[in-house]
Amino acid sequence: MDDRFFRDAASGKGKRERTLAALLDAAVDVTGSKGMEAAKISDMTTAAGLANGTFYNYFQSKEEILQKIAMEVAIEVSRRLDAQMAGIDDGPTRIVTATAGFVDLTLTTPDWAAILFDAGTYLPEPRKDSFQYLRADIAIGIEQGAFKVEVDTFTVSQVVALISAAIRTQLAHGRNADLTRRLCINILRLLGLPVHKADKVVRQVLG
Amino acid sequence: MDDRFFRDAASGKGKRERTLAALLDAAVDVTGSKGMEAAKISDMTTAAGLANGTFYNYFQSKEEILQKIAMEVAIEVSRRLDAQMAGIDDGPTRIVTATAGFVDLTLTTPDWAAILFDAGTYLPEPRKDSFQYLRADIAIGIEQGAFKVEVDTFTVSQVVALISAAIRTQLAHGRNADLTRRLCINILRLLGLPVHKADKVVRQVLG
DNA sequence: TCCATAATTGAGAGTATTCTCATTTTTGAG
DNA sequence: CTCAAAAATGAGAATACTCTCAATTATGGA
Repeated sequence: MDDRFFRDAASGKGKRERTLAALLDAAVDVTGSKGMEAAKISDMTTAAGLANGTFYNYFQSKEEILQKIAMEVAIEVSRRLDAQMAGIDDGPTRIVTATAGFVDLTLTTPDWAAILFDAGTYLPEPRKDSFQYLRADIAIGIEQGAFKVEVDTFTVSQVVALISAAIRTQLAHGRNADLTRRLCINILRLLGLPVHKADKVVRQVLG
Repeated sequence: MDDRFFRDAASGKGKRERTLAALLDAAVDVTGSKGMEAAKISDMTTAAGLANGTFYNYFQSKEEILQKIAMEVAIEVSRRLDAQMAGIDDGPTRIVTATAGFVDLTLTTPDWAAILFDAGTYLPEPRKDSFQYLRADIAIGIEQGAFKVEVDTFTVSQVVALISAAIRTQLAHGRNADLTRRLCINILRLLGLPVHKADKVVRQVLG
């Protein structure tokens, strides 16, 4: 899935757009399998079926293309999660829905996972945290009296750390719905929900 | 602190031991500031004040020296934590003591932090997780009826993720005792302690 | 002090990748 | 179909490390 994310969006457009899209898809691909650090420019052009020099018609450096794909992937993920969450009002339910949706999405498109995790290194400061949507959901839960935490960057980073670790485990050892369920329980507990309520919400949302 | 960890241990020994120690200290230094991936062999020899070729009298490759320092650092950290924890019986108290001690240690020797986090990549399978001591403490808490989690690799990895994230934040933005305190509370909540009990334990242990 | 052995040195060959640019190929508007 | 502009090409110069080895220097026991 989404090996052709950018090319699909650019089909029918001019040649320049299509070559750019091919490069971006290739960058996602290479990055997903070798990591952002180890990905070489020549890997990307080879994967895109282009000559090496063509890269430099589109980007100045590896950093530039990585920043571009990190941005685009983060935007697309936000878009899809937003769609899933429309109409859900309960804070804990939103958190579990978002978390399970996010885990599912990254395991469906594992190349995106590596990009999102390393995104902090490549995105400019204002866009650094693709997970800031969490902050709003935590605030909702606080207002409803369900959560007992401070709503700040530290809390968000702690929740993100749990999600990242759970995804890494599943990327390494295969999908495992039980681990996703336990991840959601861990997050709700961390946010201050009593053990039995956390279990209940997760049961309601994930069945 | 501990810029000379290996050299101190080797002082008085023969020349071979001392040069080896200088290389190891240099590797820790370079690795701490540039990361394990980016550290070059030539950086290490330069930092040690040695010629490039000398490296190859002691190690075959970068991986070999990284594995060595990862192992040594992990062992030393375990040694120090064990000393701190002797005589503490209560599960939650052990977790808070170990966590706060570990955070403190890594912030005192920040070069070690990077090594411990990347250790999984360089340590051989049986030694991979320097955090397995946590598993035993979690098991103790379960037996005492305080915790409500499964005692397995996933739970350990979730707790480690919280600790790692908190350390990263403090490495980036400076030491912050309040964040360490909140980290401990988060861990206890995740393990199933009620909010008020988590607060109480942390207050008792960290003052 | 002497000297065999151990340790260190650094120039350079090997390897891998980035980046440039003169040339060739492709495109699509007229 | 034509052709000027746009895009792509890939050889090779530049850069950045790793790794080797013959030559040099240091060590420490007799």
